[in-house]
Amino acid sequence: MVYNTEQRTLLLNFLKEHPDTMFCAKQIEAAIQKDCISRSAVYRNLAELESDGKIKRCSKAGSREVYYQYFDSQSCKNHIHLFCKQCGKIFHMENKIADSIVNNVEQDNGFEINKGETTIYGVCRDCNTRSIK
Amino acid sequence: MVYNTEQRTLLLNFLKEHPDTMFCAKQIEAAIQKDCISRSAVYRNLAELESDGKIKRCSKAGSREVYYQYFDSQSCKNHIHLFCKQCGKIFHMENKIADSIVNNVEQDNGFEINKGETTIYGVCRDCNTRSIK
DNA sequence: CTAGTTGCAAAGAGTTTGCATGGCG
DNA sequence: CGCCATGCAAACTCTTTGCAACTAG
Repeated sequence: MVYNTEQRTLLLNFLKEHPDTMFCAKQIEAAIQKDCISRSAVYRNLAELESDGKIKRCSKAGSREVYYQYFDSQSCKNHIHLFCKQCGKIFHMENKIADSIVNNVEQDNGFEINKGETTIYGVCRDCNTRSIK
Repeated sequence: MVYNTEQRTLLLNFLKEHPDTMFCAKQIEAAIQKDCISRSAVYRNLAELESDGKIKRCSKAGSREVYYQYFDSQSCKNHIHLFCKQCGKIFHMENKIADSIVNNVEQDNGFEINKGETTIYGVCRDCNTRSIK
């Protein structure tokens, strides 16, 4: 049995509303307003939602924190994500391209990629043009 | 001026000898033998080597630790790495395949991938067959 | 009512830092 | 000999856990 507490709802809704960004526990706590949720409730709910497969847990290079992202397993399982190291946004790779990458890698190395859980790191178009200005 | 202390040499050599695996600070400390290096020297040297571009710093999903890997920028810059989530080994993707991935993603999304720093996560052939047994 | 959740505070785990000592060049 | 690096211990940051109070169903 799982109760729908105010805190859990707030947390999940916040992540759902920003499906293309990763947040660490601190950012989530701040976004929900500090007086509405305690840090331990943040962590406990994140752990619970993760084991339910509703959110994904990742790490960002060079950071000590763990990041979380809403993960719609239905719509995410068929593509690869592109993660922008500068702005933290997540982009979705076109399906045809993702398929060809998966096929190539599996044939070449026997390496099995789970598309829904694969992320390629780089710099997005916006951050690129911004830095050129 | 940088001194070549015994500790720094041991650390770098250890990573050089295992170019295809990631290690956390604890593993490195243990591998070098605890009485030859202190934990703080491990961290300080890792930070120094990283800023020199001699090693790479990464994170492993679901782990609080930070991982380090020897990074030969000369030989690594032209390919994408495949990281096995189960055994922690790193595989090198064939250049032709890496090129086509980079080209596809850049044309589709304007997303810029730095090949030397890109890692795709999955499960390698060995771990796959092992789990089937 | 009662089992699941919360908030708080304390404990853990990994990493960083200050300082006196030691060693490379 | 002078500066850099080391070892130790303490400080920090992020996360987890124990416990009593609270609340959804």
